[in-house]
Amino acid sequence: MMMDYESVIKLALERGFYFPSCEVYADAQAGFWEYGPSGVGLKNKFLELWRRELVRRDAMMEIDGSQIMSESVFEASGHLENFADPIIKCTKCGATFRADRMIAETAGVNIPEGADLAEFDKIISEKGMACPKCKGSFGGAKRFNMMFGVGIGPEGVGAYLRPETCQSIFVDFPRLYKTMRGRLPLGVAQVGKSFRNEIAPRQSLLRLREFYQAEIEVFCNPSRLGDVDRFSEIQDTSIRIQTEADPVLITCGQAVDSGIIPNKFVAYYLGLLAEFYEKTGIDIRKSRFRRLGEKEKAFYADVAFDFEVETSTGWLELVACNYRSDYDLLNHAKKSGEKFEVMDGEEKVLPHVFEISMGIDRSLYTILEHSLRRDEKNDRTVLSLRPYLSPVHVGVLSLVKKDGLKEKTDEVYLQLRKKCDAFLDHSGAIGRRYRRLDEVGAPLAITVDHQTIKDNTVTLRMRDSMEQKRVKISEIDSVVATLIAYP
RNA sequence: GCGGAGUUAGUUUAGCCUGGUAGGACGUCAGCUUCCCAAGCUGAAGGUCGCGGGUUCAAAUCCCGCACUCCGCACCA
Repeated sequence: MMMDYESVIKLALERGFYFPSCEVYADAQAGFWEYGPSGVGLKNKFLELWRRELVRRDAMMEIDGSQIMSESVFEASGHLENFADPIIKCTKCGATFRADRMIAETAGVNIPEGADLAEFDKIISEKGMACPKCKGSFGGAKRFNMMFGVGIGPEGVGAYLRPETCQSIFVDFPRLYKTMRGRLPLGVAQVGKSFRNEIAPRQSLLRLREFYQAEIEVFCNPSRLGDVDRFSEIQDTSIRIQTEADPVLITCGQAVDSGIIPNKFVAYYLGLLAEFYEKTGIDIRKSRFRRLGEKEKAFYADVAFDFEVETSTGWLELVACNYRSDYDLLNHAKKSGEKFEVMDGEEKVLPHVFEISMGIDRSLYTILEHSLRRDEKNDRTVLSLRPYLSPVHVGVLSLVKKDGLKEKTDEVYLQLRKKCDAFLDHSGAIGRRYRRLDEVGAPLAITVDHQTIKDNTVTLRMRDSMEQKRVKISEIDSVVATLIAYP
């Protein structure tokens, strides 16, 4: 049975996955959440899987950039101008509306959202527009930018918390390419925090003001998008793609042949991404790559596929895959005066960029929801995480404390704890301790009993099947290592 | 930001209408039981009753403001 949002958040709060930030204070703001010990364990293991399946598999570089970036970066990127909504506010009831949408709907006039604010005001007064709720009059149009501004140093020089991690990658590209012996196509990856001043953050990890992204920017020669060495690795990988019609399940190879995906280059990365998510334990049958229409795409995107997964809250966008063309490098080159062109063989090119922008928090939520189940037959709640993602790999338990079992258990624990995430527990009924381990997703439990004293064997209990088998203490290390290994 | 519903221990919830010592269940901890799947028994800890103000001799309870959470609208990874 699949669990709902309420069950997931209850588990998160009770078992240390995540909880609200600053919760002891009344002025705690919405949209900020913290990961507890279990959440950090899951997140770290998830990111290790991401590195294995994408970064290392494709021989990408990984960087770690500043979260605060200077104003010029966002002038060049377009965020100062485009990452802001024109809004109008009713002077009487205080209701706020998107100025461009309101004008399009009531006055039938289309003004681009990036237009000068005076244009909005002009139409509003010409058409005599009033608040649809209370008929009050509108104040002047304003721009609400979703970037958090910060002041640097005593003079408070303007800068911003980055609204997406990738700007570091674009800005760093010339140095990385020169010093790290770059060749196209070159993937540069980054994990880090981004910040967006959402108007209405909601649903814990699903819409945050401060959130984690794992982004990959692949720099490529736009004239060689059909020339992908390792395409054969994923050409038979099946993915679900939705365009205007119903989703279709086809292989990456077929998707390119039929033109659903524009080229092998994009198909290759969608294939890698699908293989990665399959290994997170998310139910891949409930996923789709949805090709975005013109109006849905971000302002910098040429072609965009969102990787979406069905959860109890509806379809949830986990990854945005955007073909950003030369938008970013061209603008940073113009603004900075730096050269961003590189040699690809004999050819001098300004690389294009394909981006795989993953929302980590949303991914972790989805993993939890898809992994959590209620086992009515055995009256237990089980978090069936993939073993390699579990915050606790193995619980080490003494069946009873006396007769030297406690001491023996401590020995086994000491033997294991540097090699994996082991959790020692001596107290309470054995069944209760197994249930507790089930809830944090520990795939294995080792129990020291009376027979252990006689023959140096322990029982190894499997979370999902509840089956037990006896294992020699001398073999525990290798048995556990095999069972919790990354695929 | 708007509209609606909420906020009492780690979780879930009673008490609020009708103001007067905040209570249960689960969980946690300790002990007994020496035991392989939330058993039982004994005991304990754990509460700024979301925050601030007002009314009152007295506020979890009545009034006002704010914050947060959830559901819709709009926006997004």
